[in-house]
Amino acid sequence: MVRHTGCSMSVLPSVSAESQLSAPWASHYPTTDVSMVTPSYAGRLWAQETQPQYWTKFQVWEWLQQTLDVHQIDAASIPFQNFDMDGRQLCNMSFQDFTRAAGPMGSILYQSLADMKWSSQYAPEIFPTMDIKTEIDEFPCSLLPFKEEPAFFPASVPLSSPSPSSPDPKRSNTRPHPVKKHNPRGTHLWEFIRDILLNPERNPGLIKWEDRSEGVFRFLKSEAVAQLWGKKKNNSSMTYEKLSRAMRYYYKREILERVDGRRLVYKFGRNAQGWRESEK
DNA sequence: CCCTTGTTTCCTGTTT
DNA sequence: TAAACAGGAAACAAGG
Repeated sequence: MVRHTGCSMSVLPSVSAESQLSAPWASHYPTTDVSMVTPSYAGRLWAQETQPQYWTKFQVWEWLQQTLDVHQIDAASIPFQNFDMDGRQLCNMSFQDFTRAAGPMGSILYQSLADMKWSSQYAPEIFPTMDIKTEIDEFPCSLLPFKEEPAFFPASVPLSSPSPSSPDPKRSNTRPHPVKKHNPRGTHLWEFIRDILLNPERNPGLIKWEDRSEGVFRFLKSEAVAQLWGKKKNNSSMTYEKLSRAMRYYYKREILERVDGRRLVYKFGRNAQGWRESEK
């Protein structure tokens, strides 16, 4: 199987991603001072805000909203009361429990939660040291990486709800094609990228929106993203070089649109879904 | 076992 | 010069 290119070993091309693994996210947090001094403290705090098992009922509710939004599922098609629980209870649910609680949407929710568990487990591993390196990259026009994106975890506002007032008393089973396609091994690359963009709280300056409404975004730490992607695919030799090849294949499928002249910049295409703020 | 999809690897050449 | 970008080819992994 493995190719034995007699050439130069298959040792990692000494990816210098380490230099990208800083944590600029500390820079845009309003609560500066003390909390930033002790990495362990901050790390623990961060972990509690992101690890599903520590979520409060409210956070579980927000996760539900977010997941439905991303997958464009009618919020009315799922009985929220079945998820009136905290993160610990949520994490104890089996795949079958999800199916019982949310019907056909159960598998999507189950997968989503699995992703949350996964990222909350590995992200801190990849960004362990919180060296306060306030580097906002060179970006003339725009300012901070994340302005007032809808805060997911710390939240206080029920972010982009499909329709806050959505009356619709009757359950609308009018779901276009919810659990259709077979999604091998969880998420696809473009979905992985999209989800990083959609969760600013877990996006330590890896990728940034250039034009939110147009779906244009830019990699700030290309190698770090590649490492994270590799982690998800259990491939420690992933590099931006290879990840970008996969990204280029998306042009033909119109999942991405070409943005030439601007390095590390991509744009979601007509076949990419779930990235718009109010695309519902 | 075969076929398809979605990458993953590798490589050569061009551009920034 | 060091990264990115471009694609063609071929290998792979997982599902059907």
